[in-house]
Amino acid sequence: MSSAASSPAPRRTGRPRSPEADRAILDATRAALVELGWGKLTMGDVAARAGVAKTTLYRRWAGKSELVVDAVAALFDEHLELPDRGSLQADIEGVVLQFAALLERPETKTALMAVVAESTRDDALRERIRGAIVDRQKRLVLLGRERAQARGELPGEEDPASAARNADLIFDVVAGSVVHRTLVSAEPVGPEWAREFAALLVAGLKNL
Amino acid sequence: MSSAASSPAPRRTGRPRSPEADRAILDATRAALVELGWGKLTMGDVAARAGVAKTTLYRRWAGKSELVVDAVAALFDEHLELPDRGSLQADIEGVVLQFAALLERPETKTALMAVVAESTRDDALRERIRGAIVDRQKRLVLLGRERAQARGELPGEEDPASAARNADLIFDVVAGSVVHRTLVSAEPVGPEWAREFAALLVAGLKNL
Amino acid sequence: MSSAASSPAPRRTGRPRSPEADRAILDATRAALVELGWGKLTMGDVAARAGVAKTTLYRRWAGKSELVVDAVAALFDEHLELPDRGSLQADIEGVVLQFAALLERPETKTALMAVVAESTRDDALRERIRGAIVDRQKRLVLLGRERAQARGELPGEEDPASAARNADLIFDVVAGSVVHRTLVSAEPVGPEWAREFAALLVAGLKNL
Amino acid sequence: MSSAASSPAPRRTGRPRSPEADRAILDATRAALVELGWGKLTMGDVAARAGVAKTTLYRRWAGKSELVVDAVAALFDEHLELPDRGSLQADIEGVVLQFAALLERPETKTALMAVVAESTRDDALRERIRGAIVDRQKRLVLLGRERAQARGELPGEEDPASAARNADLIFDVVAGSVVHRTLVSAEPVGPEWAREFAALLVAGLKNL
DNA sequence: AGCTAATCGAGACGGTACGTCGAGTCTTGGA
DNA sequence: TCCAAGACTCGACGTACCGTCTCGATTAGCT
Repeated sequence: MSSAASSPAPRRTGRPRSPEADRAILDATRAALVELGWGKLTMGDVAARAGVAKTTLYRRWAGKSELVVDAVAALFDEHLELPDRGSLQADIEGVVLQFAALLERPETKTALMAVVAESTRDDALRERIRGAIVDRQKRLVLLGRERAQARGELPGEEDPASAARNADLIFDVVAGSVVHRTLVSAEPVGPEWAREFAALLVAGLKNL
Repeated sequence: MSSAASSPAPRRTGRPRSPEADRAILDATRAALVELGWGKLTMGDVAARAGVAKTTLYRRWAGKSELVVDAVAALFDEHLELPDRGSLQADIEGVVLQFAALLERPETKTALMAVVAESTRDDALRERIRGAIVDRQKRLVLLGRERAQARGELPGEEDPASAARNADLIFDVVAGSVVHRTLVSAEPVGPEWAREFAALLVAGLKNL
Repeated sequence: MSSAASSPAPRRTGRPRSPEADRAILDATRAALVELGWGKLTMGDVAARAGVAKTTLYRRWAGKSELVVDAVAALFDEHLELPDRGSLQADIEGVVLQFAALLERPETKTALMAVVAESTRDDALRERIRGAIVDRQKRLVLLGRERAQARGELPGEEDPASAARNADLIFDVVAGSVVHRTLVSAEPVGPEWAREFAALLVAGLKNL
Repeated sequence: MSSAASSPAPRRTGRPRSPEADRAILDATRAALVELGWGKLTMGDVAARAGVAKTTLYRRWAGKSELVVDAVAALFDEHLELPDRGSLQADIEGVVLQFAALLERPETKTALMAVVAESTRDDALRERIRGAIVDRQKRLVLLGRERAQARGELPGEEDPASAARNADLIFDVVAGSVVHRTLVSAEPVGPEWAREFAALLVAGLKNL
């Protein structure tokens, strides 16, 4: 989430960067996303909201996309978790609804697809998205599978490589389906849809 | 796909619009997408490539997004079909690979997510995407299901409403998973992934 | 005074440049010079005052210096003339006072030295200054000498080359002395100073 | 010429200012003027050249103009003198050529007019220029007149007030004419021009 | 065959945001 | 207290696109 990763040789001279500015900028970015959306969000506006000069933004982030990835990544960390609901089906339904709720938020709605679109032409941005959002949320799949295996709903994996491939597949199916439903089909993800989707997925997983 | 929608009162006087211009513009748009991607594509550049004045673009399309949707929609129509491969699993694998190949093209890669992102704040654009791309490709799901039912792989649907809901669900799952794998996870969709995904989906559909 | 010299092949296509914009910009430049002075005058501010986009300025002038030269040159044309006062001494006194009054105006005071300073590193700018201001005002020297010769105050010139050199010398002496008195010594040029200066110069010219 | 003016209460506590820094900064300023000219000279660049922090500059000078005035004033002191050449005409020619040579140096060429331009809106700067440059060089006029009077070329002055006025006038004429010839007309001041100018001035002074 | 009216290329127009640069100030740690 | 380093706020820069407009010059189809 922090903009600059921990440098091995932390600089010792000069005025240190203000951590308050970091916070103010990310907060301002989220606020601007809510009010204006990705398209009308400008670096100048974010700087003004944060009470910070534009140069201070550019000292930390290379551009709008990088900034927004960091600002949005925090929301994913905060709002996605996997509470134990007693069954694989229920766990999936739960996380699907959480994810859908997150995607309905004005901060994430446009921004997520926009940065993904950008990332198709920008390797550094793609890595940033992967590190800040995608890989961090794969934990949900791993945890859910563990629980299902502990409950005896799913068999234990023998081959670790195929287990990893399988987790990636499930992640793409869950995240992709919810995103497509929400943003492309532009239909709401309600409890009913979540139930039907989870039923389909669980049936697939158990009978693979 | 037609640029100018059917006008209720087709004008009868004055110089008619050049159909060559239409073609040149859409071709130029695709070429610009390949070279520059969505982000760096500009209306002025497209006009220059097409050997056309900017006015001519704006007389036909309201903006960049609308133009790109039309330019890209044509590719979907051309490159997606459902050849009968003998089994539901094989049919799904086939269409998944076709769709993945389409998404790997530089024209579509950036553009698709970008216009979807735009559409979250622009209802008219969302409808255009739905009409020009999404709804047109749902035929693939309907056709695939029919075939599977004809083969006896899937039971016939009794309730037409739930049948429609089910088709939408499958469409979101297939399209969403492939898009997510390709653009977000940024991993290739090869025959292996297609097989595993199709296996999961077929297992789910048969045991629902 | 016009920004672009008369092109031999005047373009015939595209929207023609607005002559109103030209006028509005030059007026706004002079107004901004009065209020803000050279140092605080900005292109953006001039554009705003003129009710014009910044690009419209840059389409006509390469930068602040070029713009100000044109804006100021008009003042020289308007406010410098050589009324016949009956004697060489009186004519010189008159033009010195006119020139001093011009240099006391807030539009010219800072701007003139500033663009001259710039021009020492910018050949194009130097030529612009020469063409728009310096060479145009040399007419005053030529006219004054003619009158003095007609009156019999000065002998006729035999060698045209030395006559030209002499006119240049006189121009540098008159203009340079007034500028130095006004801007470097920062003392006022009143009737008294004008009389003493003119007396010195006339004595020199008559006894050369 | 001293950078920090004589402070009434010289501080006695804390680390004393480095005199090496003073020299390094002024040298760096002149070097930057040569390479970049006034317009592109920046405080940060001067600091970097001098191997000094920007803070150190601002502790000694209020800004770019003040710094440059001090850096340039030293050159005037070094390069202007009045060697006795035996006649008023020859003395004037000599000082004119010295002054012209000084104005041709890249350090002074741009800088002098630029700070004069600034000074028209900044009284403190005008006083600094007067004290550091203008008034110091008036000695040349006074000395030259004394010598001419001693030689019997010019009559002694009776009224001290009019003598002072007369010296100021001569100073403005000499300095102004050379500056105008060099920077505005942008023509070289060679021996020929110097001779013609001096002849004009001497004729004027003797026949006033 | 001439009228009429919408089209065409060209390019200037008012805007808005961009990302950079320089000015001058402030905040570190260290001498 | 000074110093080097470098982050800070502020404001202007000159550029790039947007989508609109104004030109003169083509084209049709309708009289």
